[in-house]
Amino acid sequence: MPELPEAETIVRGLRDTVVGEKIVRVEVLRPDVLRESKRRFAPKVRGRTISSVERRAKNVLLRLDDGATIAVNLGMTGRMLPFKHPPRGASRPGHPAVRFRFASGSVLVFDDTRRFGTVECLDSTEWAVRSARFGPEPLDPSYRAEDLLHALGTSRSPIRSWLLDQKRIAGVGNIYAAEALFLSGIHPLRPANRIGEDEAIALHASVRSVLSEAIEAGGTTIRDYRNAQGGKGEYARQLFVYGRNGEPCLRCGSEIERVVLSNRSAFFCPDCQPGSD
DNA sequence: AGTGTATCCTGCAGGC
DNA sequence: TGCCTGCAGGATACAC
Repeated sequence: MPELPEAETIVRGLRDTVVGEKIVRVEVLRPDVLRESKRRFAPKVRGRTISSVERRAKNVLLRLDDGATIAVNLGMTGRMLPFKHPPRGASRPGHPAVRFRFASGSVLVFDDTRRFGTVECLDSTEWAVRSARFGPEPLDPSYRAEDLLHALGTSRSPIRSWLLDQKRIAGVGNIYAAEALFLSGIHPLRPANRIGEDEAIALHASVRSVLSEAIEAGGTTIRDYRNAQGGKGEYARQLFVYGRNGEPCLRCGSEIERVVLSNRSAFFCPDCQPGSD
């Protein structure tokens, strides 16, 4: 669900409200979102002040004043919802999993309907190890087309699967993989190592433009995604292929196709993205 | 090395 | 109305 643009939008929305807040109490309503026991998690977090909010891949990071990091993976339906006052009535989150209560009286709720998300508190060493498992950030100015080209050459995996692999490139999920491949005219089944230099340059550009335009639009809301203010993202209106199975291609009019690849839908235009081999 | 499959969960849309 | 199936922005473990 939330991919890089959604995580980035949440991070930007949280900064104003949550930086400088001191955590005085943690309520774990759904212990299964933690990767350790409540007993171990809570003391690491209680009494700490949030010094900054960042993003790595699809993760929201709350950096603490002792150097630790609360890493939130949003899974498919995770939300980060800050409230000035504890919410009541209809504005109350439907599936709160973890509540952080601050000294100011405000609250940050990690809400997750399906509970595929995770919340962890890692010290600086643990975080460094974790972060090293992710591939390069595609929007980092130092990430070049030649880096992508070289990395592609080491894998025979279908390019759609390659793009979803977080250790190869960070933050790309099913929506933006589909859109980037459409924009660069590459079939989702094409083996990564058979993508040529020109195509790699096009893919590099389309991955970056799709992600940055989606950030500008505040992310993509299909159903569940909400930003830190509870609002929807508007990028769904700009999707060319994702979820448009059976509808006409906006560029050539051919029917958008859906194939299942690694158990996940891949959407593409058979004419704009010809030949898998 | 890479793929298919199953798993963790809940909710919604569509068919009957 | 209800019941059933299939599907969903993710990530991981397993057998082949």
